[in-house]
Amino acid sequence: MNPIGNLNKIFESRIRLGVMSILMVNSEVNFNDLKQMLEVTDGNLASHLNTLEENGYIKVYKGFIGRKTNTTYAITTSGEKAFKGHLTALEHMIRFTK
Amino acid sequence: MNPIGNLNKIFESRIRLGVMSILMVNSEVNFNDLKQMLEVTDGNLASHLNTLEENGYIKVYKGFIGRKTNTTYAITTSGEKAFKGHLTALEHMIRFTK
DNA sequence: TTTAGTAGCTTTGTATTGCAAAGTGCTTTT
DNA sequence: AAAAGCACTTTGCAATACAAAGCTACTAAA
Repeated sequence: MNPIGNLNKIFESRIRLGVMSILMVNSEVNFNDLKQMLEVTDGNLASHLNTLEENGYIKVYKGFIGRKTNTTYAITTSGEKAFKGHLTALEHMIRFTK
Repeated sequence: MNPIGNLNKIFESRIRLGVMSILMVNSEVNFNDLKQMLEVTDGNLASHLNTLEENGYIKVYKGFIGRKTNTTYAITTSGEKAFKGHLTALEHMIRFTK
């Protein structure tokens, strides 16, 4: 296998990378917090969250705080696996390329 | 600064990432070897090498082996710095995002 | 009760990028 | 002489990325 073959195409985007790393250490984060942490427009964030969800890497919880809508996002076990896999692929690429 | 702010946009591409990591450990690599290592089409590789060069991250040596052209690529000190910077930004993003 | 604001989107439109494929000029191999 | 390889450039298309605007369903302020 070539050195870049195990890199995950989904994680070529910094915003998706950022979402994943935030969700690796925070079990649940809502839309607005993600938006502020990453400093992106809401439309842009929504579309990236969408592709992460389509790939089964995050799951979405639509809930309420009182009577106000509150959408939170969490990483799935498959997402965790994929992200870790990507990171080790990165490491291998950097360390063992010869 | 937000967690993705220090990631280098140039290194969002796996091919460019691959080139850089190859050139981090191999002082000079020619076009064809890069092409085979990364398993990409020559046109595609050429364009990625071009953006890396335009950004001053690699330098190009056009030489000959006998009378046959031989182009080799090497990382620049600025490229090394940028790449290392990207890697530490990645690490920080992953470890300290909170 | 109008007005304004917030959350979390979707839609629209544009600009950028990624890529394969084909073409180029040279050289080497057969 | 024909075929193939090297290191590209050009062409053209398809897939992103992104901002901005619109939209829904609320809540809060005046």
